[in-house]
Amino acid sequence: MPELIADIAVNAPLKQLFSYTVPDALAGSARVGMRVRIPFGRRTTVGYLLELRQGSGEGLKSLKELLDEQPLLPPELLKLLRWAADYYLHPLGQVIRSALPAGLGGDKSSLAVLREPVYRASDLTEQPRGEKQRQLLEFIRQQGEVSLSQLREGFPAPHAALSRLVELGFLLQSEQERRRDPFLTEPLPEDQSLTLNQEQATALSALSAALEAGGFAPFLLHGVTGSGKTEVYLRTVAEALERNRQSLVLVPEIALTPQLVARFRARFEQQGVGLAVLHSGLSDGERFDAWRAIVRDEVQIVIGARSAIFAPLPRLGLIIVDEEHEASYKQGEGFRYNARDLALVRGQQQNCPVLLGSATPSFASYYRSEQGSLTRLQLQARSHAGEMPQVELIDLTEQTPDGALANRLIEAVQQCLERREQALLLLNRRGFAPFLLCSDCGTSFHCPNCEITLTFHQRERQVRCHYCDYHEPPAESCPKCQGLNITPEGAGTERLEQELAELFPGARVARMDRDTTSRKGAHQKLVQKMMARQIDILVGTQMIAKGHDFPGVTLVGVLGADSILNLPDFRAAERSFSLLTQVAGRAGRACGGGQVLIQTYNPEHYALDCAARQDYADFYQQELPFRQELGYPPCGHLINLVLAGNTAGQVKGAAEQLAGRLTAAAGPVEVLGPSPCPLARLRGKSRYQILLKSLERPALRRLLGTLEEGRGRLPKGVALTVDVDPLDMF
DNA sequence: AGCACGCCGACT
DNA sequence: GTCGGCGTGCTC
Repeated sequence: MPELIADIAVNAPLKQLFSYTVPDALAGSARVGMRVRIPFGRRTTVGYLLELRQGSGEGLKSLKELLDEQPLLPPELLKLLRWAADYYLHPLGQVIRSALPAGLGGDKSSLAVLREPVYRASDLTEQPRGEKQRQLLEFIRQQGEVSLSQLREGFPAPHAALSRLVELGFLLQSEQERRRDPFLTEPLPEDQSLTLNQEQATALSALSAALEAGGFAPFLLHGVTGSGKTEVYLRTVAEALERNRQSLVLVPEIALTPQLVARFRARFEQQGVGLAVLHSGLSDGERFDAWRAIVRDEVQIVIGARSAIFAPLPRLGLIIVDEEHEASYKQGEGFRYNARDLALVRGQQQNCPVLLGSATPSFASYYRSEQGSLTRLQLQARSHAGEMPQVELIDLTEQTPDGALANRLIEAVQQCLERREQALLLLNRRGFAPFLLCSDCGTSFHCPNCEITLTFHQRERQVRCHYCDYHEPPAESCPKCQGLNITPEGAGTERLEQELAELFPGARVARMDRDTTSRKGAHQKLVQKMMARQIDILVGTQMIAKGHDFPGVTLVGVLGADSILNLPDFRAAERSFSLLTQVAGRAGRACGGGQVLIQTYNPEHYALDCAARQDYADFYQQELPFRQELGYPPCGHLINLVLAGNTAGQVKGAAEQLAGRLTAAAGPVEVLGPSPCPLARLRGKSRYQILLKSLERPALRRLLGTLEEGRGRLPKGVALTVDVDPLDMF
């Protein structure tokens, strides 16, 4: 006898779906995309209903409960999640869990839905007696329908008057679900609509045509800093709205892009367009409410970081990925997806344009635009500023500076201060000094869990591991020779800040890095002080290169250029070029060209040379042969397998065995390694990696099929992580 | 991932 | 004689 069967993905690291019978009482309301409670083994857990069908329920358990009244996962989103689970070789249940807002995927029961009273004026036209009642009623009559929380903003303690008005029949009270919205109380910024220049107009018309045509259309918007990409985004979103389609806007990190969020709010919120901003600062409740509002089609525009690619927009008509080159679009652990790549997949699945924007496009995206699979739109002109800055490389091989700053840079800072302008100094290393050294015997201090030196932080009197956050007070004497001459070697932002304070006693120096911005609002505060010219010299890590325009900055200095260039990673040149170009763009936005000085031991390197000339096309041409010859992305494809376990020997053995099996079945895939990971020990685990490289992606997938079969043969205590399209091999 | 079953060392 | 170590096997 056929019954209703539900196929369910379980929130566990298991690839297959599990089938349950649906009890008659639930059969009418069960829908694909709901969360359900199921008995699983000897426990009860949460699963995601993915399929409903008729069949034999023999030997199946039955599901216990539906956790949602409406599906939380619309069909289009499930399609994307299934694709992603397959592509990234990750269990579907866990993929879904990481797509859902925090607190929803887990075993906890669903979050409470907040309800609140709403008031509407009745047909009665006369006036009530009390003055307060009259004011309230007048307000509500003007507004139409008003919720209690809205009333509270204008009227303190409205409760007594309201109940009286309801009692007298002036008001009708009902209930509505309330969305916890963190922006409700924030002031709306002012919109400044700008006229488009020729390039912007051309870009917009291409996008507009794609929206009109209505199919998948991928674009790369390559616009130099200050060329007005955001205005193009805003206009394109407006065009999507006109066609009754929703937009999804991805940004690298909400906290670093308040300006973009503000401009979207200013442009659209006033027109009553529903806007949801998903960011890490939301409470579980706020996140849950935003998700539900999106599912129910109450939101037209979603702005969010990486995970917003999974926002359940049912009428999606446009996806924008701002600063598409940013590494933060790639999730670094667990389900290792890349939101930028998924944006293209989602655009394909939902037949809509996808716009990738950047001043320094990723090599991969630029390559695709050269190949023709992305349509490139170029914005060359700075729309609201004068000229490009003058960039100069300071050759450190000619003269090694005593401190962190070369003389040439010290002079430039001095002149900048005399002109009463602001300077920005980039040093991509936080802390006081990257390591402490015993100058008697040469001992340095390492993290007990990871194989790296501990960074000395002077302000907090700690040495700290920047990978696992292990920390301890710095040793007074050397543990090896008992010597007392322990000296900090090298310079981080903290030391640079101090050195600048000594060099320029009158100057106001501030530092912006993860240590000074970890408290809520601290980042914003530094930005504001910078804007208000209360800071003369701002020192910081790459954080200062992103997101913000400081109009008063006319000098940018770069100190750690070589440390990125020398990373053992085939993308080192790309990263350096990108960061330097961005930070150079921070100089002289207001009036007149600014000045950029880059200290380096590799002045002849093409990444630095091209960055100095702000010449993307030339960088691309010089980088291309390396990628082609070695088959590195985007010319070839990579999958990185990382094995981690407690003892090095055990992990190494397992890695060798696995590599052997893979090599035997390799076909057109190169099996590289196993080799110890660049960080051979991390968080107390020994790590080995096997890099799979191929010009043909299907061959890689096939090879990993073989691996699936033999996965059980890994020795216990050794865990395997699969990283498809790895961004860094650490 | 949980959770239980299962077969070997130090305790009342 | 048991309590419990975590190895391994399964979950519709």
